[in-house]
Amino acid sequence: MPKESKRQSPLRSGQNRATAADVARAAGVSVSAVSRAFTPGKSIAQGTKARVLRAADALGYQPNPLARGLITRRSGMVAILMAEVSNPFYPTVLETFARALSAQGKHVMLFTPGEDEPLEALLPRAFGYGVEGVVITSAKLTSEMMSVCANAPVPVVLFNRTVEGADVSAVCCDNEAGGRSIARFLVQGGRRRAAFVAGLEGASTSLYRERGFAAGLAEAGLPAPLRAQGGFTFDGGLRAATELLALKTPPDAIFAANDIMALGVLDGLRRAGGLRVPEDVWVVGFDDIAASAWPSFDLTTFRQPINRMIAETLRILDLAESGAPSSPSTVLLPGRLIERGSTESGVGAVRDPF
Amino acid sequence: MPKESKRQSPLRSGQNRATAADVARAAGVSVSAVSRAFTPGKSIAQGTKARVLRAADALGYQPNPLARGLITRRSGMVAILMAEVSNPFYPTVLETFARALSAQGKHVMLFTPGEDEPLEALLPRAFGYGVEGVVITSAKLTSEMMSVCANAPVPVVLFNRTVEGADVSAVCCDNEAGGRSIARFLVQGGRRRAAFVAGLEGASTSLYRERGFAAGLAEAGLPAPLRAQGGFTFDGGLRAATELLALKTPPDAIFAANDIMALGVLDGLRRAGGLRVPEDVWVVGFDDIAASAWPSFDLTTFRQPINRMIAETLRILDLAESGAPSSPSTVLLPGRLIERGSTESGVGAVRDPF
DNA sequence: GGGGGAGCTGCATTCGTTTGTTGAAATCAC
DNA sequence: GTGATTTCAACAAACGAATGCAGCTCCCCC
Repeated sequence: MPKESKRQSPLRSGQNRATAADVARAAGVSVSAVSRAFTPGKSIAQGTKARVLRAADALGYQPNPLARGLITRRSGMVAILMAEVSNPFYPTVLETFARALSAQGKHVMLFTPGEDEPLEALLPRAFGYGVEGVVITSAKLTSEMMSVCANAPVPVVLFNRTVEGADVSAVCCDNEAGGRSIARFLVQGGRRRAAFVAGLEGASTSLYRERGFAAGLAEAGLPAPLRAQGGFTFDGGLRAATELLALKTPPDAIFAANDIMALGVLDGLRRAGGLRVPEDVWVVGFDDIAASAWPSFDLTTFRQPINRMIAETLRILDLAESGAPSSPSTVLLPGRLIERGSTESGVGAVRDPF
Repeated sequence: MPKESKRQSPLRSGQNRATAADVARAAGVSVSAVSRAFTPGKSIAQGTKARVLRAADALGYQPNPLARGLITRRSGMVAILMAEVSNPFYPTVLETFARALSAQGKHVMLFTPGEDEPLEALLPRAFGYGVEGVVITSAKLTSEMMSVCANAPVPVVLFNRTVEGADVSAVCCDNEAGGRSIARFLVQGGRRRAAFVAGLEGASTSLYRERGFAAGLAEAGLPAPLRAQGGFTFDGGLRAATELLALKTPPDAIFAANDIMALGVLDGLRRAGGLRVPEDVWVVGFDDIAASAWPSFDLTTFRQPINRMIAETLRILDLAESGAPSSPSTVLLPGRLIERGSTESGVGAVRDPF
């Protein structure tokens, strides 16, 4: 059999990448030795390994992740499901994830669900690619979705989302504590009539932030907050502000369930005139996106510990993939109030309400 | 040979996905028939195809992209290289890309280069994954990088970037025309002393926008613009505004090479007081990001035709992958000036300078 | 000196597809 | 009815790597 010639012909002009067989030939070993040299923890002699690595380096060889993934079922990719790029919080999250994974030699496969595409169809596709984990963030979570997650072949983590009673891990800022902390802060600042601008109905973040907020107000003997819908968007915040201003007694403090809405609220108030921030009305957001620190807005907000949240997410992914299936866990991380100009604790006011 | 039992054992409890062999057995055909049923344009009888598809549907079979990619060298993924998520223009681009590709049944693999990671090492990794194309956007482009691109096994497109003399396709807004158009607009508005806030040195976008801007001013007999560095960031814009204000005769118009810097400029002017926008000084940006339309900023800007740019990029990717290697092409698309409150054409002024 | 490991290595099989080739059945012209 | 042509399905060999198994060498210890 002209095996040799047959191998040569398709290998045109170094266009094709070097394969393990090429390295093996160059190093005078078998392909399995090459494989072992590239798999940590495999039994291989020092010398052989060095020889293989040297040859690989010379040929510019990199193990083919597709071939490797086909047999190990792990292609070195992590799937991230993310919609709502309009909220600047998420691009930041995405970037941080990408960098962190890159540092581990892994890669990000991004899934952005279309308008009303069935989200649960996305996951099986991701599994087909041998992703080693899935991070779901900023997406509508149906119950079918949750059942797909629950018996996924790889770890799945909900980021900044929780679902009651679902059998899925989640990493979240402690939204309820955050809401409560904001309520206390407003109360200590002498605010008596608070409003809450909600995000999308059904979003756990909005729900828990509101719950904590209402609870905090109640503890101080204040009534439940006024309420407006903001749909998690800037325009929604704008409209919410208009609505709240139109009340016969407008609020003296507005807490929006995320920063982008809070910025909209600020702009709405500014545009309408009448009430000044912070003299007449305080505004507080949640997330601490970059724009909140811009002089025009100078928004007081509750900062989510993005880095810790991501670190925690990665920990869960690693943990679950390296050992026992490890029952799903929910991690709540504390955030922190960042005071800026959209609220004004008078001189002597407590800066940290705790 | 106990082939049957051997196949059964690893197939525990439906955990594993159905394979082509399973479908073949169910449909009473060979695996190759299954393969052909799933590959458009392959010779297969109507009836067989229908039978296979029915069986596949019943078993929930999807071809394994890894196995397929291993042999076809196309895994159904497109790589996107993107840094600088801090500029909101790019997340929007990313999302639009992801959706468009998803509609074609393709997927996005995201590469975010770390701080000073060698960018050119990223591409070979992407090739290893059998990506069908590469889109590079918002990244520092070295010449080694360009040579890697030039003899890439798949089409590479620079998005919103150009490199002189490089052998790589590029899709861009016509930055020079944009800059010129802005210059004319300012001139027609009676502005006599313009300033330019540059992005990063070496970025083609900043360069061409400035070139067109200077040319437009020159055509009207005006001197070259004042100049400040903004580094493509909000804070950079803020500082640039401060710098320009400190001049003994400050400009009466400022064009920033992108919106995020322009917003910084607006905030810088506002914070410093003294000059009012647009009465004393006009501000113009480039991109038309969402925040530019916010009431607080109301920024006049040059809108990039994102959708067309992306459509064009996809066209190049498709074209190149389906036929001849098709020599690299550079596509320049026209943008459009969006007038808002940060400039004010007086009554009777021409709204469209062309 | 021989038995028993321990440490490495190569062979062959496997992962789930695609695809060139072969051959059988079906269609057609005459 | 025969031979030539087409259509289509099965076979088997890739694709590039991981891995259980068997065999080899070398070393230690009794």
